[in-house]
Amino acid sequence: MLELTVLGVLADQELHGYELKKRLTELLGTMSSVSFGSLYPALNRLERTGQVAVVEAESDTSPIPTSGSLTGEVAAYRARRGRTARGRRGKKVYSITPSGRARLRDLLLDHTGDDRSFSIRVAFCRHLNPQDRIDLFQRRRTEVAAQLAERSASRSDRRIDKYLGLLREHHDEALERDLAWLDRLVSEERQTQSDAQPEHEPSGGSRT
Amino acid sequence: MLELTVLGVLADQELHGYELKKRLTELLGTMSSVSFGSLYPALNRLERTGQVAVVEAESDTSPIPTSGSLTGEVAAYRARRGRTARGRRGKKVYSITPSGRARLRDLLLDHTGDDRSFSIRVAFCRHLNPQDRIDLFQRRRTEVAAQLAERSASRSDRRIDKYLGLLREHHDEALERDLAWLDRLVSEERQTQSDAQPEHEPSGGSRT
DNA sequence: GTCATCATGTAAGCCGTTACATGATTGC
DNA sequence: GCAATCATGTAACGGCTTACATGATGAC
Repeated sequence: MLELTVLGVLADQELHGYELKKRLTELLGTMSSVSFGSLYPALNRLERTGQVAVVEAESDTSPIPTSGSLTGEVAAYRARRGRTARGRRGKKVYSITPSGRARLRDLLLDHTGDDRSFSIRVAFCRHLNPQDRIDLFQRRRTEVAAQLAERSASRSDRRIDKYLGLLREHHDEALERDLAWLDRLVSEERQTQSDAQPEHEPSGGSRT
Repeated sequence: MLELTVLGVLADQELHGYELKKRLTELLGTMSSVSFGSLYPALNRLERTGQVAVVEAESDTSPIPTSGSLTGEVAAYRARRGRTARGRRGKKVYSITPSGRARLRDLLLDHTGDDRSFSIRVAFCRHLNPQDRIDLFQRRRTEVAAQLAERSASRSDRRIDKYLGLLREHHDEALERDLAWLDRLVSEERQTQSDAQPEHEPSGGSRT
């Protein structure tokens, strides 16, 4: 989870730990929350395993333009490596590596965890291609639908307390709205996809 | 959290660990989930600290009638203590003690933790008196309202990604509905209260 | 008698937290 | 120079999980 959020943020911009935490709070607010005590060890772990790399702070904090070119980025973070400043405990600015991006994709697609982790996945799902995104949404949809089914199955087998009843009712409503929301996400995604390539025919045929 | 759910379930009926887990799943489903690996140690901990006591299985599994009388219960679980069956590793049926009920109240009122823990509190809030219940709901209301305020404050300070935007929108709607639900809970609770004692006057006055 | 289920427990590990320690930078 | 804040890290601990070990009970 931590790993996912860190990679998700670093996929957009290079940051050092302290900034990263601020950005994270600003982005996800109550949904996430990380403490330094877990963030810094996580960054070191990610560095050891080659998913992020320490780069030199470029004095200007221009956010890296999110250009699609991966190969360009490889060159970029390699180029900046040559020791410039920050001996003795300066800021450590981290940049995601190609291997980190691959890992991010895996984490976004890996479908374990609760509703919180799904929210975080959605927050960073722009780093997925459209089809993977649809898969993410639809697998969640299946899960939520299953939960709803299970609940209506176990309903009224034992008459329950008033407050528990109200709670379930409220919770069921929330699940149903989640379902509708997921459907909307999927259909919008499909719309976008068919807008991009409106051809129904395979790519052969006439070339007018 | 575990402690709360265990005490909450045992406040209604005496159960042994295995049954307790089943009941918990049936009651809270996806909201809770406990594993034996944490449940049994928790029960032992609660027993050591006097919040639950091991009683003898009464052969019939009649659910303890939730009579209001605490003193009656004290006598009841004391009476059953004399060793009856279950030497060598039989079932250990647990009963909540008065001290456990006090602890349950504290845990229900203690207001740390996330939305999940609030749900669990609601699930067991029948063990609170009406005023404590209103306090529980209202403190949560304040929290949720604060979250909403904070979010609308940080809105549009930086133009955000489409999916993050949709996520926030959905999440905000959920928070607003939580708010409305909490308001409903509070007002219904107040209604119940005023139905019970419809007198606006202090208890002196005429005795018709 | 053996298999499934009921029933209790321990050990190792994961993933996060809080509390603490330390050092660098900036404003006054 | 000194406080506030920025910035990185370690240590101890908490609460839960999974995997494992063990034993009792009942069905066939």
